Amino acid sequence: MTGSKVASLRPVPELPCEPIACAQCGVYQLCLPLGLFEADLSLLESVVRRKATYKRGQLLFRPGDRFDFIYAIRSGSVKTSVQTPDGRVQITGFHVAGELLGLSAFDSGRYSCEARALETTSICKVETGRVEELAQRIPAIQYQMLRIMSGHIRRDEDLILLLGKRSAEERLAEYLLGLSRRFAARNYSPTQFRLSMSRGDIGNYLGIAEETVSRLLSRFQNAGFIAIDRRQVRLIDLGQLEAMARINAA
Amino acid sequence: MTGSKVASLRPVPELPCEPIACAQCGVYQLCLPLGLFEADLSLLESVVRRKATYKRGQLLFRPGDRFDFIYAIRSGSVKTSVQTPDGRVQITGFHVAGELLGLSAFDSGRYSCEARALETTSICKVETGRVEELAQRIPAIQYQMLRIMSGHIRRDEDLILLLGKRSAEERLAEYLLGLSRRFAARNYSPTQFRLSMSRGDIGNYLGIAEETVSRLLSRFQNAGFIAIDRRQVRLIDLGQLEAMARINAA
DNA sequence: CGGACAGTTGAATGAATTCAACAATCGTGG
DNA sequence: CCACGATTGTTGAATTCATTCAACTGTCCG
Repeated sequence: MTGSKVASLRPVPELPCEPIACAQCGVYQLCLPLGLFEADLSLLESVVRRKATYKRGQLLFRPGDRFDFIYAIRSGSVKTSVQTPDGRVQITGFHVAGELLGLSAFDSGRYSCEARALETTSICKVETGRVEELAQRIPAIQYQMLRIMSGHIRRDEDLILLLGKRSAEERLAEYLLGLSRRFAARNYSPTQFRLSMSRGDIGNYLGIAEETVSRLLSRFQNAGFIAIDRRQVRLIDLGQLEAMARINAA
Repeated sequence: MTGSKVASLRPVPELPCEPIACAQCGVYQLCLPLGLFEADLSLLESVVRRKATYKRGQLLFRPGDRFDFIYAIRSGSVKTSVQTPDGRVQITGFHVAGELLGLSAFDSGRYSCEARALETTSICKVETGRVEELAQRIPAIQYQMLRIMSGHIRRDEDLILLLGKRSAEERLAEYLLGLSRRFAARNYSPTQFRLSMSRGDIGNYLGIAEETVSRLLSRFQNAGFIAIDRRQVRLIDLGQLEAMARINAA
């Protein structure tokens, strides 16, 4: 039961956090996958106001705050959440390098969710007032914004389906596979990674109790599908995990 | 137990469905609440390709279909849904006049959800290829698209919270209040309306069983909060409903 | 009129929660 | 560098809310 199986896993390396130019930013092509011309890049540069660093647990913004910035993650990870009037919290997403935060605030001019760093996290803050100007001058950006928001809606649909129609087992299997895919897309190992969020956060996000997450992870490990020690995970049998995420059809 | 209490309710009047110009459309200011100049309007007109009518149960589009049109509802109502590989369906929204459908398809170029008419429904189909051009020529539209998608994300957050953290009772109470607000925003009675969807659809959307919906509606009626006969609803005690939607905090 | 569908209600069942106690680990300050 | 309190994670047992199964009724439409 010790972690010897996974003790050899390297932790995810931290990216350097100095404020560098967008052109040098390792993740800007994730923010804006289109590939801009040089002139456009310097224009982009001009709207990026602050490059900030947040520590674990620190708040980026909360519901009701004025929508002054779009937040782009350069490194680290962030959770977003919404809550009921009586204080029950639902995590709506875990976000990593290249993702934009705060997009649900365009409509009302105020953030509708809360964003909090899960670990030391480097952020670019982009002035919202300037996004419109920028988009007008660089049509590619305008279109890219639509795509990014569209992708956001798509992922929300996935979560809605998961919360509405899937069993606890399916939820957790799908969650692990989803992380795997995201790591793969960023050229990290899809089978070995570190969870930056607690069991409680995972359960909250998936709409199940923290204890259920624990129980299921143990079960997955005993079944030989994964190896898990603390927050280090190794996915051993992707096929079985996929089967669990799908087939467990009541 | 007969419907005498609510028998006097007028059904929601049907809007006329002939293809008229956008300038005359009763709901275009819902699609595009900004208020365009005349010149802009005729430009808008030029991108609206087809004005179609769908009957109850008819399919507008399904996941995987090519993203050729954005759908704007002129009258009637539409449900959108996603599903698991093994066929379990989750309804992601009920949509009425003035709302746009298909926005989650920008990202991949294919619709990610299915859209189906709940009743006779009049639709404007807008060519996606032209949306970009149009947005570029009319900045107001570009900004409006961002707001609309932002609002979409916001509503998805609400549903995620509901599915993840609320009891069956809260879900249904909130659902009725949500309908009430939407009707109010369209100058229909916020306390008397017709449900265009079945109990099964309501339950599916809220992530609870059809039987539970039935039981709770009966309970609400016995408690004197609502009067319901078939699909005609009257909300009697908004305050109590709000209390149920919020306070029922386990 | 009659079949199919939509809705209601009761009883038994169950998946996940809650409550509880405990174990392991982290991190902070002496 | 170690100790200790706080946090995070694990596991068991009892409980519960909602589901499932089932039978029945009412209503709509061809």
